[in-house]
Amino acid sequence: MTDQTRLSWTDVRDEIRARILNRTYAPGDRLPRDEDIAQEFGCARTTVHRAMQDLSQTGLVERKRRGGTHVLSDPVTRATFDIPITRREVEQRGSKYDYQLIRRSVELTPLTIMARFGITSAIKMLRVKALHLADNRPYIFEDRWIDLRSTPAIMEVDLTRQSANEWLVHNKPYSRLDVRFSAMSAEGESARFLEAPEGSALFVIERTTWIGTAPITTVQAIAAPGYQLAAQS
Amino acid sequence: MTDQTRLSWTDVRDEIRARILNRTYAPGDRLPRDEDIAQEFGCARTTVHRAMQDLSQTGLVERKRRGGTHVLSDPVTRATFDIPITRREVEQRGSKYDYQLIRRSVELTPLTIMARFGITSAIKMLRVKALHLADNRPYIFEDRWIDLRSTPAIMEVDLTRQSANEWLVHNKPYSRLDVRFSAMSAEGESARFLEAPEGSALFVIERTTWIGTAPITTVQAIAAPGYQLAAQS
DNA sequence: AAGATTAATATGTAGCTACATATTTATGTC
DNA sequence: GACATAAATATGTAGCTACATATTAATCTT
Repeated sequence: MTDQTRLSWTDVRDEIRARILNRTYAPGDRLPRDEDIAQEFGCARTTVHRAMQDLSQTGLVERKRRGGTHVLSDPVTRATFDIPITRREVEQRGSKYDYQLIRRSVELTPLTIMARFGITSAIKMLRVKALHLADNRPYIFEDRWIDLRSTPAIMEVDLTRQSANEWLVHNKPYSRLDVRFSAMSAEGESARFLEAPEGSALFVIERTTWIGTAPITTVQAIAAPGYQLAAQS
Repeated sequence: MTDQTRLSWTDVRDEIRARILNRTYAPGDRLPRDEDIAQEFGCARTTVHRAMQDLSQTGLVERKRRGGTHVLSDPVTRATFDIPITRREVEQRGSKYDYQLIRRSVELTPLTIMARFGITSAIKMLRVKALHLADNRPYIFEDRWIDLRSTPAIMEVDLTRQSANEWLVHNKPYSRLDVRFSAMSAEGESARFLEAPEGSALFVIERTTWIGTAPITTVQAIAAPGYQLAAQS
């Protein structure tokens, strides 16, 4: 892009990647030292280092001090997913977003919820069930638990007007996150609120957040039939 | 870790993140220039730059030349998932891995497959249906299409002994990847091979790869009931 | 030969400089 | 005032140096 004379670290990365792809450097092989590669390319070691860091993050090579850089023989597929606020997700698809509070109660945490947070004794938390709609049709049904010790302010929020999802994202940053995906059959509440036939397959996103070691919230978000989640390229 | 006198870029990142979390820098705010932050912390601008790059990648701030660094007001949840070779996945759980070829044929691509690859005319591809087992129980049922133009060598592979999944990972690196997750109901083949009750909810991973713009393979991997995918922290 | 110690070495990190690049802001022209 | 042009400015990138750190290889004890 600039002078042909100057290489950028992305150029180096791409060339090394190409060599791995075409087996110049085969799986398991040890790559030349950064310094030698730098000399070959006529660039600084820092540039090669940056390129290598990137390849390492991508999961294509493994680097060890003194041990050198090796091409991984069992590469994993690594994909990144963005899970936006539901409102945003709906609006970005060009649909009208609506939200509806279904229930709000203070309950003792059952074992499944305690397990998600990794706590050993049951405590009272705020439980919120709500429905997100896209173009007046059910989109996501969420069943959420919020720890009142870390997030007492949630009690003052009017959850008929604003989703807990949105309030939390804007007001309660987290330091640790656990995300899981799975599938479940529509039954009972989920079928009813999502207007899905009993037994149809639903996509489930489970998200739990902490601030430090203190639980904030855990939510099971059940998507209406047909929901698909795509990786950010 | 080192002298207390020297800050690492991760320290800077953590402190900036903390300030964002505690609203010292509120959503939408513009952060001080890298140079000013560097001065405040008593470190070099490069160090701040590295920290900022990281926060930018995480999706916490947005950087623009001349425009400065802004705290994003609508943070997305960003999670990374590792999808290993199925053999490895099974073995890592401490289970015995087995594999079984169900069918191997050369067929004309239907519209759904053409759509996945983004091609407009039907061509003949190798179609492979196979079952992965963990401890002698069905684990993943896969329905795969392989483009013989980019990967003719697959015709010589004995797919009764080695899964196409494994052969491809080890022999056919890709340059572009698309991953999607969804849910589907067990029916017909998927129910039969996974020994799942008709209508039970199954987790589906759809993966398509290209080398350059040439299609390599697309696979619909259907997991047995109970499958869960967790983010890499 | 086994185990402990020391040296060698490849990557990791931080600081500095210099310049590139994208945007915004200011200025000039009609 | 509208539009084009020029200056200012914050981030992006590359190169250099110096030193830290982890880990392997070599060496020395016993």
